[in-house]
Amino acid sequence: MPDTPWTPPPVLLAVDLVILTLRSAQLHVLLVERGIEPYRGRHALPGGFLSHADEDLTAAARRELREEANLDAARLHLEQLGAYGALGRDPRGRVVSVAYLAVAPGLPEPEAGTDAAGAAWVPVHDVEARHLELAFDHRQILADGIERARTKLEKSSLAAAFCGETFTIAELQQVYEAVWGTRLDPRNFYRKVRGIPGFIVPAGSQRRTTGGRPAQLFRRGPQTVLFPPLNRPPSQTPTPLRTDP
Amino acid sequence: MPDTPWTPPPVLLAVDLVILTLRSAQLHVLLVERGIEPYRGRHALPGGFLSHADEDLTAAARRELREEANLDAARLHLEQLGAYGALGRDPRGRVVSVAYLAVAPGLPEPEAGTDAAGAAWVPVHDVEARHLELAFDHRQILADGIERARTKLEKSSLAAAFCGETFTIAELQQVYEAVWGTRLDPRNFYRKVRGIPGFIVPAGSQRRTTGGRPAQLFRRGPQTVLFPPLNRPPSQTPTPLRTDP
DNA sequence: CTAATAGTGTCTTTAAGACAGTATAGA
DNA sequence: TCTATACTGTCTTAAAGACACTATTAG
Repeated sequence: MPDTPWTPPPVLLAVDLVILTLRSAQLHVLLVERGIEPYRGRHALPGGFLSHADEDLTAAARRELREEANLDAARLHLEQLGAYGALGRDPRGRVVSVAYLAVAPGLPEPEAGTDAAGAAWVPVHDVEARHLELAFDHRQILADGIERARTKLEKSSLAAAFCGETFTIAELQQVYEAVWGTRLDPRNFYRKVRGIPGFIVPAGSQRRTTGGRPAQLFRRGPQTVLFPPLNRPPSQTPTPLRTDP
Repeated sequence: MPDTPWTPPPVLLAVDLVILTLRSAQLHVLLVERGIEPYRGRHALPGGFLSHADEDLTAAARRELREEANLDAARLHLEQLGAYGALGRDPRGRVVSVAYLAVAPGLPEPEAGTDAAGAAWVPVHDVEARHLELAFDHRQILADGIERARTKLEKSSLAAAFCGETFTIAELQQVYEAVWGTRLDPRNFYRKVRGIPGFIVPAGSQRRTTGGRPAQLFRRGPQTVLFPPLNRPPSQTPTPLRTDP
């Protein structure tokens, strides 16, 4: 080794967001249409570079959420998915992106922000069935985000993050059915969910209008770890062994 | 916004490794003693900066493994834990580190590499019980790595990565007991493990010398996803809801 | 023989799934 | 009344755990 002090190479750091929500019982993801090169006109996950070297990663995620999708991140659940740093993933150079998963209750159509030509909720099925190609490696990031949500529904209270302040058990069931892509027995689901201590608590004796008997309303309970867990039915494809991420 | 084209701020990128192994039925982690500031003399996870801007993240992880611990990464299972980028985590400036989990079969004492004053296997209990303080946020990274290993034992064939090419069922049970910190019934464990299709396959009709009846040897099967899963007993603390990582 | 570990059979308990039946609203 | 949804009870089946028992080696 020579005497010249070696300095590590700088790298560009970005954040990307997988923002999931439920719209008419279907799982949707928030996508923006890119207004600039590369991939101009292509759909992509909201995201962008760190604004300055001292910006926190989660702060950057919340800022992009606001700038590109006009969403207030205060109410959203945010969770890191991992770092995506494959060599050819961005034609502009060496860019490493830290991806976050966000889960939002049903929300109105987003407005386009400043950096993006447009923002819209897209059914995840349209991306999975390749009806829609995404920019960069965002298809992979989205797949990882969905898979994370699927497994987290089992043992955490993440499902309640898809719902509003109060919700019925039937609405909660719709979350599980949409994210897992399965059908569940409402009667067994009801008993199971009510038997998990601290998951949901009755919210007054209010009700809600539907076709039949009004349902009780609930809100999130204090417990974030579900026990016993809500196991998803087999024949799905859980966590294989991959090195990245 | 002015006309001056804005360029994103560069950031220093590092990799850190949580390398777990089993030594005399105890879970150990590979630590190095830092030879330079900051945290000189303190124990830390192996890791370091990207060597050049075009180095792959996993390549950097394998390189550090070789340089700092003289370990050949070819046989090791490697899996990304996430990105650690909190603002004050490195006094040298803005450093974002991508952490990896590696799992190795029982290995001889490592030799010190070039960058580190020394490398040694340390029982994870010594770190958890705060008998040993680590540099940077490595205590948190280690905790996340252990938790990842714990949950991955349930539904993936990760446990076999702790074992050599061939192993007995009793050895495999020791992995689960050490990582989970529980005791398991050998007879139920035997039946359970053999009932998971593709997890382990008999390796010839060989044997091994112990105090009693020789055991059959097995090797890894083709299946990486375990079904039915090996659920760890309750009273542990699984996946809570955290935003980072 | 005894000691020690490998592997099997079987019972009990517990959770999951199927599904009939009751309750409470609107029209 | 009928319809639709909310909620309850019960049976069947499958998995988890406890543990007695047999098998095969070393000494």
